[in-house]
Amino acid sequence: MSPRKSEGKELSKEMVLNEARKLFASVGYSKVSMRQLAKTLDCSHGAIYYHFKNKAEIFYSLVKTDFSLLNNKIDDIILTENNASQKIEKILLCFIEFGLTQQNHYAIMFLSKEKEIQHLLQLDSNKTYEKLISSLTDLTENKLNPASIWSIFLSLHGFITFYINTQLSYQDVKSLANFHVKNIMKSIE
Amino acid sequence: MSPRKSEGKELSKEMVLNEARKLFASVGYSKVSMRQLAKTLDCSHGAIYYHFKNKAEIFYSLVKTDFSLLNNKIDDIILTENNASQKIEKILLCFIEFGLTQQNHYAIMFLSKEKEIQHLLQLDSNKTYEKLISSLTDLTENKLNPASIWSIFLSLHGFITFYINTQLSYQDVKSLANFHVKNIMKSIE
DNA sequence: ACATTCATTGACCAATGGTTAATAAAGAAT
DNA sequence: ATTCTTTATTAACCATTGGTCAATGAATGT
Repeated sequence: MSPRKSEGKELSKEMVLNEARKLFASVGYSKVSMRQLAKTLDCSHGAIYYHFKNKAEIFYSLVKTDFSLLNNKIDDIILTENNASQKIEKILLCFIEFGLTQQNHYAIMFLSKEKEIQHLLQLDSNKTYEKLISSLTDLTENKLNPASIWSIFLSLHGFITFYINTQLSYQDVKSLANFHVKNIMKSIE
Repeated sequence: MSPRKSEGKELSKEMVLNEARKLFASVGYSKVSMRQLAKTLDCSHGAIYYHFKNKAEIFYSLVKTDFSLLNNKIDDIILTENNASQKIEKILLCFIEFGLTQQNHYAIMFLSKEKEIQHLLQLDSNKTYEKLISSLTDLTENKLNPASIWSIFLSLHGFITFYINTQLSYQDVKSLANFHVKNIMKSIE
């Protein structure tokens, strides 16, 4: 038995995260076993627990990054678009695109019944919702009350959660998403 | 070893279903182990497999019943309400109420990634969606195209799926549901 | 060179869904 | 009532899972 590996071959957090992202996305978080992940990393599954407290913490690290990306995308749209109505439309579509591109992450972020994960993610998902609130509030010049924005969020959420269960990509349902967003915007008048 | 029980104490499908319904609702389908279920039934967990092929089939039997109940409720609303607009509102609320009252079932019905369950449920969930389509189509006198109805369904779905993950009952969020439905109906004009 | 710290293995644990040979109760036939 | 057949059940088994931890040699520090 020769446990510790030579310096160049040591497991790192980044290595775990990179492989985990691939597996979670292709197989699904709950379906990926720690042993499976360890196999792709060519280490024992116990080694992963040196770097991460548990499976949920691996996931949390990935999702935290993804939330940041989404927030940045929304900021970009606000900075680059001119027309307020267009901005709103693009933000809503951006949210749907995020949900369907990171399907597995979205599912766990907003739908998971794992108490551990929910606890870890509470702050991050609140931030995203707050980003949506503030941008919609600004773009509609305070004409939308919080309940209306919430209703809009839930409608987006419905689109994403439904298509998350299909094998369809964002491109597959893009026109449906466009229509859904247009429908939602009917209530902003 | 004395395997078979006396006639009055034999396990039956109904006994399994009754206990399963309670446990699935209180603990959650995926968190209920077959051994846990067997314990409440005072039998071995292997005995359950004499009556049901697997865990999914127990669930399917329960859900099939619940779908029927929902469909009947929608029929009742159509028969008893007078005003078309009121009917639509009540149907949409009825759908939300169903989703939040049978939270665990709804989650599995529409959100489960278990291929086995999805396969079993495909026909039943299509029936429910078709019930929604036909009733909305009739009540709006063909003014709504299928894509709009789909959009409405997804918005309802979003409300339900979001609150399914909270410990809130339908009564807790009833006013929010009312608002959401009113918001959705803005797009039906 | 020696001591300490670190990263890892592999065996362990408790738990899970599902399977199946053995078994006695239930049911049918005589 | 007795015998034979069918049925419903147990308990042991299997492979798998997430997580734990003593033992171990590489890495690091003195």
